[in-house]
Amino acid sequence: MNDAAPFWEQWSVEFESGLPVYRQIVNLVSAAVASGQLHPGDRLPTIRALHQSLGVNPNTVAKAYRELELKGVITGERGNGSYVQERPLPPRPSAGKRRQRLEGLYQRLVAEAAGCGVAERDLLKYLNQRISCACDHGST
Amino acid sequence: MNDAAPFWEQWSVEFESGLPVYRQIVNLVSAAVASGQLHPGDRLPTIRALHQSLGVNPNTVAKAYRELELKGVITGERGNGSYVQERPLPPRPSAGKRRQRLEGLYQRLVAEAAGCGVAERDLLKYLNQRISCACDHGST
Amino acid sequence: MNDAAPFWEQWSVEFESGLPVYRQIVNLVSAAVASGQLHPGDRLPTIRALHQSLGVNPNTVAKAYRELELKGVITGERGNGSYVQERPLPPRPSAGKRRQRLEGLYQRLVAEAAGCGVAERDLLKYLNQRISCACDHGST
Amino acid sequence: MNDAAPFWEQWSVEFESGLPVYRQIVNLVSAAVASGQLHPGDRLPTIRALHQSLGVNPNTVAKAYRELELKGVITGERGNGSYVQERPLPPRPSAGKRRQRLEGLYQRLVAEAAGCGVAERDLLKYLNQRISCACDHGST
DNA sequence: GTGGTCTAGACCACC
DNA sequence: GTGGTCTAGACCACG
Repeated sequence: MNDAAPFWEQWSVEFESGLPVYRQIVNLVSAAVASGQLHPGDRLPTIRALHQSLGVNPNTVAKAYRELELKGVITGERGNGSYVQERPLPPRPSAGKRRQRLEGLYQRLVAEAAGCGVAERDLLKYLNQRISCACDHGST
Repeated sequence: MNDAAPFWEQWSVEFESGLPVYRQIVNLVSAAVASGQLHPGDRLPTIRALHQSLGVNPNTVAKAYRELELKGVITGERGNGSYVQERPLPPRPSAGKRRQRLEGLYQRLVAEAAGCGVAERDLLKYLNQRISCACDHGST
Repeated sequence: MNDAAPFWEQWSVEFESGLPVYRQIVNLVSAAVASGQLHPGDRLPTIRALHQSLGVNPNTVAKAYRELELKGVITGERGNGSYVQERPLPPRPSAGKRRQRLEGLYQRLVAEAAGCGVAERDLLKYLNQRISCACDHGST
Repeated sequence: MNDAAPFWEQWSVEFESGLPVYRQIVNLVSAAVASGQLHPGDRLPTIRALHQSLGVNPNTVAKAYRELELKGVITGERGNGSYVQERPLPPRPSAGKRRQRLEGLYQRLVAEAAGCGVAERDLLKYLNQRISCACDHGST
């Protein structure tokens, strides 16, 4: 029952992706918060822990955490770790904005897939199956 | 009725995205080739044209084109424009590789969505509907 | 007796030769790798070091290194230098291709020699002696 | 007995080599003169003829001829073709100079071979065989 | 300090 | 006009 390995040890960053590593970390944390893996008040992995787990320089993790603080997602207590904010995320954007962002994200997704040799067709097939999974398990 | 504006004038790059602009361009072209918007032998927009259309420095576009040339997607003819290669894309990667890349892309997608305030739930809903569309029209 | 000066400080580029400087650098590095002066995992001269040593713009060196990276010869680590790839070179081209390239190279060699006043006769004499040397010492 | 195909129809330029096409042409002509394929007073192929034979724009050939005129290798008679100069080449450089140039050429040759995947070992083997040929036939 | 990206602007080779 | 090379100089991500 004791999952000794905390969920964030599954995290990984891709050095080749072009996305700055620190932004990948920001995204990972944001996603964990948004998806409910991390709740308001939860303690984040230490900078040192993430640094080891991701194989990334501590400074890089620190930069990511600083950025997250600026965005109001987490709050750092000096010498005591970082915690998810109580009101962690800005209110869900309006349906219109969401739609627009999703469009953009999807376009980029298709483009990036193509960039590394994966056709939109394969992408859709994969997503479809992914969605079925999600429905079966309930949202994660 | 004749939309004089060539399709690539719809292209745009996001400066905030963290992805290097030249890589976004590489992805855009790759996607256009993979999706059949550009066929082998077709002429690409000139470097200068894209530079104007995207509002980036010509050198940046040139860098993207050079990268595409080395990847074997396009071929630049001096004084004559750039063209899609006859054998435009390297063979489809193996199913394993594809799977792995798709996993990575999906993780990044979720993370980026979270990063700009869109929950995975909304994402899935959007993708689902997107997929239905694709099925209706036949894959593009 | 310890020659403090690293071997690559012997490198030089010819601005008059017509061959783009960055391609000359690509060739120099490729040759060093192929000849065993540089081994897989070895660190390359930093971009800035080569830029000083060769007297060319750092960007030019960076371009050469990028090209080498795409060719799979080296790998650049951000903030950490550039290194020779573990599997440094693509498999030796087929005998046919090699032959063809050698033909081309030889033709150009003769032509360039003529271009600067050296007859093929002298060239052959020189090469002959050069080859004898190589045989004596064993191939390098 | 009538070799309908003049020797210069064997000539070819490599667009990928990086060497400007017009300089390749200069070198080809220089080599032909130096090797005795073209003698003082001989008529050169027309610009138009070379343009067709090489698949190169006439202007490019013209530029090469202009360059050759400046170097004193040929002389253009307006409307009447171009001819090899009477005293076509500057006196053979001193042994020292020759040696130095040959060194340089050889280094570049090795580097370029490496650049396109051919090891020095293969290069030497090829040259060796090439030299034997030349000895058999007498110099060309 | 190391590699990477981008800009601005110049000049060249080729059509 | 089109692609290609080079420079100078700025800023960023990473260690």
